[in-house]
Amino acid sequence: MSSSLTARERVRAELTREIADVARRQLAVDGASGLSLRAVAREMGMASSAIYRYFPSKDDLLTVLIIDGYNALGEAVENADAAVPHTDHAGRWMAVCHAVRDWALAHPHEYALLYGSPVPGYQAPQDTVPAAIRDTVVYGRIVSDAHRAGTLNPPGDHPPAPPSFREDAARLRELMPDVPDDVIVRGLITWTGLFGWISFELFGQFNNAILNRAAAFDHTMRCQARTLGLPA
Amino acid sequence: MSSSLTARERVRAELTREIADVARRQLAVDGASGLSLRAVAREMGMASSAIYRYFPSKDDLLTVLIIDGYNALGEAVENADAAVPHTDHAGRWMAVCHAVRDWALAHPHEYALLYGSPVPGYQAPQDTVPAAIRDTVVYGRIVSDAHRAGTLNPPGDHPPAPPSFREDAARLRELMPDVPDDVIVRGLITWTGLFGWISFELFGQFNNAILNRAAAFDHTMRCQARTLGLPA
DNA sequence: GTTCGTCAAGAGCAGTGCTCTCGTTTCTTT
DNA sequence: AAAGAAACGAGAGCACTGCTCTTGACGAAC
Repeated sequence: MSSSLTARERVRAELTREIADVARRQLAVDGASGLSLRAVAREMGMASSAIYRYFPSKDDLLTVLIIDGYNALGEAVENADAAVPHTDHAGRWMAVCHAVRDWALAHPHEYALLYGSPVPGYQAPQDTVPAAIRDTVVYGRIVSDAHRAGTLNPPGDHPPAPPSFREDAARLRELMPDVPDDVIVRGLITWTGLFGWISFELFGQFNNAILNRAAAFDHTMRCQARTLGLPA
Repeated sequence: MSSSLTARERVRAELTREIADVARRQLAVDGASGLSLRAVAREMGMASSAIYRYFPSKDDLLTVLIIDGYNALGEAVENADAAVPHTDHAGRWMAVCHAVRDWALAHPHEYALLYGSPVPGYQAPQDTVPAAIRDTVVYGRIVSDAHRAGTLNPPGDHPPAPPSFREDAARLRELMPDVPDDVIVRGLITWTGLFGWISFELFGQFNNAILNRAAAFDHTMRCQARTLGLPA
C-alpha cells in the first residue's frame, strides 16, 4: 500500500513519473532523437545532472516511454475490441484496425518509436515484451474466437506450408489457440499488412499516391478481413 | 563529355562522391543517427568545416544517401525481375519479394533510412521520388502484365469499393495500367504486406516469435501471390 | 545527536552540427 | 601574361548534447 512508502520514496516516484511525462511531451513534439535530457531538466527547473538520479541513461528513459507507448496502444486496442459485440468478429477486426491507425495518427512519433527503425544503439530489454504484445494478444483472440465459432471461411487455397514453418506456427498458436496452420498464415499476413499500411502512411510512402487515406484504409482492411475468412 | 570539366570540377565531383561513400560506410555500421560529419571528415583527413563546401548540411548528405539507397534497392529488384521469364508472373513476384528482403537484410540501416521512421527534422525533397518508386514500378508492371495475360484469378470476393477510393485507384493505375479497381486493392495489400513483413522482421517485432524467417517469408509471400490472383 | 544514505547542483569532458574568418589555390577575364 | 573573382582547406569558435565527478545540504534511522 502507498502509506508504506516513506516521504522520500513518494517524492522520488512522483518525480520519476513527472520526468517521463515531460519527456513524452517533448517526444510528441520533436521525435525520439530530438528528445534531450537537458531540455527535460530545464523544463522541470532542475540541473541536468539530477535527471541521472532517476534514469541512469537516455536509453532507460526511452525504454519506459516505449513501454508506456505499447501499453497506451494496447489499451486503445483492447477498448476498441471490447466496444464491439463479442460474436461480431469482422466488426472487432475493423475496430482493432481503426484503433491502431487512429492511435498512430494521434501519436506519430510514439508510433515511430515502437514500430519504426530502432534507435541507434538501443537494444530492447526483455521487459518490453509483455507490453509490446498487448495488441497482438487482442488480435489473436479475435482470430481464435472467429475460428472456434466456425465463422471463418477463407477464400481460395494456399500452397502447402513447408515443414520448417510448422515450428513457428506452433509458437504463434499460443496467440491464436486451436487455429490451423493455414489460418495462422492468414493471421500473420493480415497483421503485418495492417502495420505495413500504417507505416507506409505515416512514414510518407503514400505521398502523392494515396490522398483519401481514411477511405482507402477502411476499404483495404475490409478486404483483408475477407482474406482472413471473416464474412463481409 | 568529361574532358569539358575543369580539373577543379573533376576533383570536386570526385570528393563529393568519396564523402558520400565514406558516409555510406559509416551509415552501414552505426546507423543514420550515428552518422557524423566530423567523423567522415576525420576519416578523409580533412577539416570538418571543409565538408560543408560539398554538402551544405547533414540533411543534404542524408538525401543523397537515401536516393542512392532507393536506386540500389530498385536496381536489385529490377535485376531480380529480369532474371525470371517474362510470362512467369508468379515467379517474378516471388523474385521481387526475395530481392527486397535480401537487400534489406544485407543493408539493414539503409533500409531503415528508406522505410523506417523519417529522421527528425527531415523533409524528403521531391527529387527522391523517381528513385523511391523504382521498385514499385517493377511491381506494378508485374501485376499489369499478369492481368493483361489473363492469368490473374483472385480468390473470393471483395466488398465494393467506396466512391472516394476510385480517385486514388485511378492514380495508382498509372503504376498498374489497365488493371481493375479490385486488383489495384489486392496489389496495394500485397505490396504493403511485403514491406510490413520485412519491417517487422528487421525492426525486431518477430523476436521470440518467428525464428525460421526465411521459410516463413517464402511461404507467406507465396500465399500473398494467391491473394493477388497469381497461380500457385 | 550523530551518522549515513540520498539528493540537487555545478563544473567539466568529449562529442556534435554549423558558422565565420583567413590565407591559399585555381579558374576566368582582360 | 597579369589581375580579378571564385572556390577551397584549415582553424577557431558557438551552442548544444549525453554523461561523470565532486561538493555541500538535507532527512531519516540508530
